[in-house]
Amino acid sequence: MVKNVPTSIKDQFLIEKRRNQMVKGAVTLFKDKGFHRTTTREIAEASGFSIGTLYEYIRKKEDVLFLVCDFIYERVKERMEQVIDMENKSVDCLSNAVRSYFKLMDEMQDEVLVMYQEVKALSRDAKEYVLQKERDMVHMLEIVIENSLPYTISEQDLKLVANNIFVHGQMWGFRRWLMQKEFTMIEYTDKQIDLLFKSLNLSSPTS
Amino acid sequence: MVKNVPTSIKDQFLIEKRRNQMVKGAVTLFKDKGFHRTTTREIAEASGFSIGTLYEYIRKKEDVLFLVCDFIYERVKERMEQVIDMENKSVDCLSNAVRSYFKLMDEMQDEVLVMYQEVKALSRDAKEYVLQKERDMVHMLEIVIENSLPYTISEQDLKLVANNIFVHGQMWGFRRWLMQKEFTMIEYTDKQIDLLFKSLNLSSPTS
Amino acid sequence: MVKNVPTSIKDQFLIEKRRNQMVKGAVTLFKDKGFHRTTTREIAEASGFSIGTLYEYIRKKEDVLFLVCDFIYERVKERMEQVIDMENKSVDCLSNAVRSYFKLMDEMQDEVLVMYQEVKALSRDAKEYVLQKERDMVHMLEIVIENSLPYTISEQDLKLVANNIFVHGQMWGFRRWLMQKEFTMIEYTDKQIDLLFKSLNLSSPTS
Amino acid sequence: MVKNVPTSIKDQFLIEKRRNQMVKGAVTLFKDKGFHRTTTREIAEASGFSIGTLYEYIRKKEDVLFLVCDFIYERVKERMEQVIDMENKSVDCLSNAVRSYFKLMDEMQDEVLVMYQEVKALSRDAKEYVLQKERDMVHMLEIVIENSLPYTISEQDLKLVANNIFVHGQMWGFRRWLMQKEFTMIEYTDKQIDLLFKSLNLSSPTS
DNA sequence: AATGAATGAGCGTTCATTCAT
DNA sequence: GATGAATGAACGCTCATTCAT
Repeated sequence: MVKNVPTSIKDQFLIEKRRNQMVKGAVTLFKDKGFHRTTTREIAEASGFSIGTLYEYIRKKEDVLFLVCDFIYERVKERMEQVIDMENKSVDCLSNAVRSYFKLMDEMQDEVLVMYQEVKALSRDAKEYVLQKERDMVHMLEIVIENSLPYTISEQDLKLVANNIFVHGQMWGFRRWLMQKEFTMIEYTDKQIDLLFKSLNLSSPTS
Repeated sequence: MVKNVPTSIKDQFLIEKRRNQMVKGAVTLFKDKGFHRTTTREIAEASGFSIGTLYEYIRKKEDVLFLVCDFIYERVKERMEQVIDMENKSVDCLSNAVRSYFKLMDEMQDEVLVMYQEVKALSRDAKEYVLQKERDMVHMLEIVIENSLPYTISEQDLKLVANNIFVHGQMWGFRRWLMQKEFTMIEYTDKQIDLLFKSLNLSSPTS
Repeated sequence: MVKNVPTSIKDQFLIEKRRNQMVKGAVTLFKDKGFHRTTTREIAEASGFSIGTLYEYIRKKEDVLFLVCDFIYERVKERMEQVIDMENKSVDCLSNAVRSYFKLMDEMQDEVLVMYQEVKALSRDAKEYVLQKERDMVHMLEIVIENSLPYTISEQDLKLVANNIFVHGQMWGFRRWLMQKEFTMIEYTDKQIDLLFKSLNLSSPTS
Repeated sequence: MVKNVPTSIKDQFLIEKRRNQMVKGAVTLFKDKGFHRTTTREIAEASGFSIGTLYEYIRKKEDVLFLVCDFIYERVKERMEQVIDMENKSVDCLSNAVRSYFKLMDEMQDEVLVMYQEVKALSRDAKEYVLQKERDMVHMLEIVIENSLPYTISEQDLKLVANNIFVHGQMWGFRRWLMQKEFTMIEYTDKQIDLLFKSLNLSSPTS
């Protein structure tokens, strides 16, 4: 499942350290100029080492993008796992999960935007790997929904609702020029949860 | 309002014709490799003329992207206008509009995907121009919703619902690897309309 | 001796007319941007006709430069001939000639500058043709000097003095950023004539 | 005062070395075909490295021209400084200075020709910088003249004479097709000094 | 393990010239 | 005679990648 980026460096600790520097530098750059407009020299500089060193830790420029995507997803997933209490089985749990997920999307909107706009530049393999992570995340939402509902929902409906919630979270960041002019984060969240609960025949939560 | 791409050609009819060739050729290319990975020579070749001729009809590579975005939105908008019957004021009207819009998104998913993944490469001005078209489209949905509802809806709710529908339409194309494996177009549409109507306290339409 | 630029047009009068338009347009352009930075399209536009028509009257872009150089020299030579009274044989004649020549260089400094900076771009033949005209002009100065002097001067000295006068005339235009800040045209002329006369053992003219 | 051409290379010694190669290669090329007709690839090849390496040491093609101009002037100035003995205050000093300057112009005629025909292609800033160096050189001549004269000369006359000497030196190279057919370097120098001394009311030197 | 100079394929763009109308 | 759309060789320049140190 894990897709490793080859390197000629032996020291695992160093690899970790250097790649963190790399991702940190690269995200900012990608955010501003996109993957294609960012040069490897810029990445090296932003990472605090030379172009030669950069290539000791990756094989191709694309590897940086992969590392960045992987990093972001890992961060997002990690946060979602913390946030979603799988044990609690009530409708409050659903609204909490949505609320937490939206908050996360708000905090990481730049990173998420970068990732979505650039995944297409990844190779088939890498793309598949990243997409799988996305599937995992949607699946987490599915579980929360299923657990929270007082009735049985069809597999299809479950998937659809989970995906809807998922894109509503992204929408906040992707369409920020529209949404964030009309709503505060709180308003947006409350209203989306309200619509969601009505569509699921649930009584609105006491937020 | 209109943003024209400068050209050194005088024959207006020819400009129209050549630019259509250009857009047609470019969309396919952008679909496959993205804007940045597509070379101007490839665009020229796909358009059926030489690189020199290409540059008689545009100033910069970016102009091609703008032309493509403009073309797509124009097509989408045109179709949406045909499809949405502004006179009819019933809930059927809403479900029809959503149905037609989803169908359109299904038919033009490649084009729409291209547009969304590449607008960011446009200059500030061009981007603003294209984004305005998107706003127009969302606004069309707002009008339909407002007209169809038997009750008064708040401005904010209206905007939110319209945007939700809008992204659900895109979702069908953008997340096709997920959605189109689970649903047929009909299923997807029916289920989304069902959720929508419930969230709006409307009784499900007789589709 | 005459170097004709081939054309496919039969009407001699038209050729004359069009080429005058051409030279007039081109000189301004060359003055501003130099020969290489000026495009044939710009020349055509500045001449008041299309690029197609331009090429009916010349074969290559270089022909325009030749025409321009030819035109300028012709104008300069013409003026010099008017100005130099070959009959009068006194030292006044020399100072008058120098004065007139300097005045001419002042009036045509842009044109002369253009010509000198661009002749090198001409083909060997054309360059030789244009250079011959320059020799003719220096020769005119030689004759005036010889006629004006009350004593016999060696061939070499004659050539040297004539060339000195010639470059002093150019200097006014070529080094204008230096000379024209220090001298008025009158001052410059008076002082140069003064130096010239002293170097020729002539008593200063009563200007 | 110093105008540096940016580079991405860190090793100062290497920069010096490579730029010398560059200037050497470029001068020959510019001599033959002029700046505009010379391609960057030709410059790279003549310099002994690849086009990529060329651009590690400059930013734009124009930088090469600037480097060439700068190099030539530096060389000329250096030589003039060696040659002009500022202490000695006699008329011999003047004739020696002129003699040395002419000799220098003879040796560097190609370089000087290149520079003068191409400075106009420099950007405003670079042109100003190069022109200042020329002013410096004329100023050196002014000082020699002033020191050599047994009488006081007006500021204007001083400037005029210095500029005359300056262009007479250039004339030997610029008008070589005329001058070098009529005179040997010695003859040309002797005769010009003779005319100069007469115009300054000095008795001819015993050269 | 780190450096950075070197490479050259390949890009976007220009423009002199042609030729069908 | 006049037009201007079409062409493509050639330009200046970039940048991912390599490799000797």
